[in-house]
Amino acid sequence: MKRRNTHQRQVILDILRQEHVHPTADQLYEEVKKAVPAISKGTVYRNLKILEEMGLINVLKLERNRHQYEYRRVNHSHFHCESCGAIFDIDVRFDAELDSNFISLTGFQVSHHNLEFHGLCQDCQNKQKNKTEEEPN
Amino acid sequence: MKRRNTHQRQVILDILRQEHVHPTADQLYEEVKKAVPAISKGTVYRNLKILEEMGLINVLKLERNRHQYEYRRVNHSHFHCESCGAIFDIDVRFDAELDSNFISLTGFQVSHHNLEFHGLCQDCQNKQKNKTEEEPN
DNA sequence: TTAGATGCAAAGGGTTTGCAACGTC
DNA sequence: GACGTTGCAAACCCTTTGCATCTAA
Repeated sequence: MKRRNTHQRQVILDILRQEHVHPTADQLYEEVKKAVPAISKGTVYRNLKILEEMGLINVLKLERNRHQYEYRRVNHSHFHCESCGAIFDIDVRFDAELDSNFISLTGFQVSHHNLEFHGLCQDCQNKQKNKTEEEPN
Repeated sequence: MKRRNTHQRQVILDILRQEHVHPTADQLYEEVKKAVPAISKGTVYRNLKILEEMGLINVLKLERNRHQYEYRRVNHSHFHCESCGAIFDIDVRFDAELDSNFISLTGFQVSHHNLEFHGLCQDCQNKQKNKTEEEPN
């Protein structure tokens, strides 16, 4: 199927192309409306699926029951804060040999891998610390 | 909150404790019914959430719009077939230093990481190969 | 001209939840 | 007896889809 270049799809991709942005479909919808007020949610969802098929964006499945989207960049992974849900982009180099190691160990044919780190971001660490100091046992 | 030890929760955990099992909530529900015919889906979902909080199981978010569950084991990652959706458990040793490398590089406080490889499993590779041979251009 | 894309609204489907009854400790 | 848990069914909410209309090429 020959894809056409629509204004709506272009706007969606432009928004995702900003660095360190990982909106949900709904947040994206609200953002796109500023440029294309008449856009419908269905169009957002359809285009997200198309852009994913085209390999231009990634789908992140970090939170329960909803997806987040990002522009596809090479060599980066994510840190996900378990408390506030924030996502940090991490430019990794330390996982460069994972795929080849995996292939030589298992014989599987690998197209790509997904690597996420989970923990507490600095803000949430501070909040926890303050809370503990305020309410000592 | 002090958790009680119910038959339903025990059966759910027992099923998940089998090796290489990654059922969806619905598949699990069907399976649990064999031992507890009157169980409801709500109970399955509630217990899955509780078992996750207790750190006894992991939630896999590989397929669109549904979760899969597994008993938590240390030091293993997954291979996910992009064609048939099968999940293979991989006992990894090659990612042992990921967390410490990540911490020393970024300063984040890491509790754990999630590593998935994606590609084609052997069966699906063969199917593709046969198809190509049957229908040459 | 024509097939892909859009807007709208309804439908789908996995997951959550309110409530009365029940079971564990 | 207290309170966590269950079954049931309805509600939720994110996502998909059918259809008439529009539009990029």
